[in-house]
Amino acid sequence: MARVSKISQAPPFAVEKTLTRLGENIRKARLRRKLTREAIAEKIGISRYVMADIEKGKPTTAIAAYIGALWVLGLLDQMDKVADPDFDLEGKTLEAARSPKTAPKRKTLSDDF
Amino acid sequence: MARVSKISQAPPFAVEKTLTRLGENIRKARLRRKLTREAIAEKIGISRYVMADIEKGKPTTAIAAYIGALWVLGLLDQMDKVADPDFDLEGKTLEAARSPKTAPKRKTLSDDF
DNA sequence: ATATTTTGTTTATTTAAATCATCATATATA
DNA sequence: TATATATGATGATTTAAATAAACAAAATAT
Repeated sequence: MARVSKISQAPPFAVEKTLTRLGENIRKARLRRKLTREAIAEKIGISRYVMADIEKGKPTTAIAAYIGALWVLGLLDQMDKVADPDFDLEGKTLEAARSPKTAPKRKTLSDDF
Repeated sequence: MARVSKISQAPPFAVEKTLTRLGENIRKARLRRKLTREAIAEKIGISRYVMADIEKGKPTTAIAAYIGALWVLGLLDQMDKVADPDFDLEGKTLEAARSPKTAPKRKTLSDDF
């Protein structure tokens, strides 16, 4: 990517862990299916070298390559829940606090009628 | 990436959908938290332009940028289940067929004792 | 309404991601 | 066993991803 970003160059532990595990998971899924890297790479139009990078969890590799590998392996559906707004409790709470669904309680009873 | 790969240049619909939704989800989570792109970008060491790319679901953007954004938003844990070997039914089935846990049934009863 | 902040768009520059070739080293398969 | 296939590692080349500056347009705040 040119001028490699901090997050790629020195990812925090949690990010690095997520990437390496994702790579390991993809590798395991591939081996279980008895597929070669080249076979998967060819299907999504990348080289076997990038496929190797993916299995290492390389931070700078294009996200489409990762997603494509998952797609070929039939493991894409599990991506749908990532950052799903419906399950973002924190976000929902903050939103609700700003735009309450029910009218805020009045200090005193309305006396204009 | 140089020589942009096919999967990035012309992703299949399922891949494109996954990316755009991921971007939308990240955007929604950011807005709910009342954070600016610049605020998130600065925390993970990318520019606001890349943060904009992420919210568009740009295929060629480094995966670490996406994962980093999820990390800042506190939405990283949902990545852990992606391609989790324990939930890869297809893979488990194939593996089991090759290396059966229980000994395969003998054609005839063992008569050597 | 006015000021401020955030986001969108464009252009130019930098530099590393992706490819390819090659050889070494496993890891199957006959 | 030998043979074929798959993976690992290195270096050179290509080219587009990421940045930055500048200005416009929206959105938000005062």
